[in-house]
Amino acid sequence: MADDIIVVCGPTASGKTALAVELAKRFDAEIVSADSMQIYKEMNIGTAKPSEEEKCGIPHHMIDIVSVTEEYNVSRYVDDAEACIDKIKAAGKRVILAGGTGLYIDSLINNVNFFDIANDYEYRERLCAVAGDKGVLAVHKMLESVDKPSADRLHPNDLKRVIRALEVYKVCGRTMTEIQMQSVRERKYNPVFIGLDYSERAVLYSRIEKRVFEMIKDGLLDEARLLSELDLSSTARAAIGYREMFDFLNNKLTFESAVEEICKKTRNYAKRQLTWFRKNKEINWLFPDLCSDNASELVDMAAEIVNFRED
RNA sequence: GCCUCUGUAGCUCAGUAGGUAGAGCAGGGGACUGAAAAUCCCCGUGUCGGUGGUUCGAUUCCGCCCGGAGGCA
Repeated sequence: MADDIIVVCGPTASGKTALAVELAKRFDAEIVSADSMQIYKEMNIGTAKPSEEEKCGIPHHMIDIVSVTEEYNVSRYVDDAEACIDKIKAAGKRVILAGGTGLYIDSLINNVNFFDIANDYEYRERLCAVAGDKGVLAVHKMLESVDKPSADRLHPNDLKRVIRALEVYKVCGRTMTEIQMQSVRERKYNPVFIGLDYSERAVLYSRIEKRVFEMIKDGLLDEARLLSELDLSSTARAAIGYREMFDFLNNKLTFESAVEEICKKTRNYAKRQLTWFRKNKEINWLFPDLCSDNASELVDMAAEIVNFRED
């Protein structure tokens, strides 16, 4: 089926990049990244962006597409990625969607309609202020009065979502509940999901630690120093690795504890990614730590899954 | 060598006026529709350093021993 998209997902540091490149070679494909931080031009080391050597000549898309001063979001991602995919397909190549941002992958694959509900940052701030002096329950009550199902679904402490639900209602006059029901559309692509995980969590965690040390050696601090001069968007500011280096530069952390903090935050993040992906029952899980040292075994298994789906 | 403090969950530490104990962090699980590397929810039995004694009963009081920190020599 020529329409297939091969999706390579999994937690950070699981080996998605290398697997995607190997699969791209075998299937004459190009890679579309699904990573909320690699889209930023000025972030390289801390986002583990693939180097030219790692890319092995395979074209990578959706990397380096905006500046760190810009806000970016799922909706923009879906639009941009779809355009990319259509172009690659028109050129007769196959597509491998690879990345760790579950929301981006699912929204793209499930063809979620985000409608045209703009952000209202001012309103967000106002609601934030309300939460500040009247408490989060007050904001949650506001949501309850306009969209009970969403209020029931959301914990009052999950302020970001409670505010977003209110924002949606204010901007378009329809509730988040309505929007979500109408957003599900027929899929445009036919995906084969391949997920990477480790049978021993500790193995993944030691890979993370190793990679963080690697980043430090490669000059993460210098890169963070350059970024600290810029007016970072709220999304870019949240990138793990940079945040902690900023804390070091502002004397809030020692260098050692900043590095430790990066490892910890990355582990926590990897676990959340796994929680997200695990609920997707379409994923075919592969465990690199159960494969032989021969690196091609993993690729062979992944390729087999793809071929099986095509018969 | 003497004096003082200290030894409780993987780590940092509370606590029990004697009835076998609880927070934060780590760790585990979950949620997630325009901030998603974000945000949020749930999960705490551990010879209370060891050993004797007092006691109906000791992690809690007392003795000794072992480990750690500081002070005096």
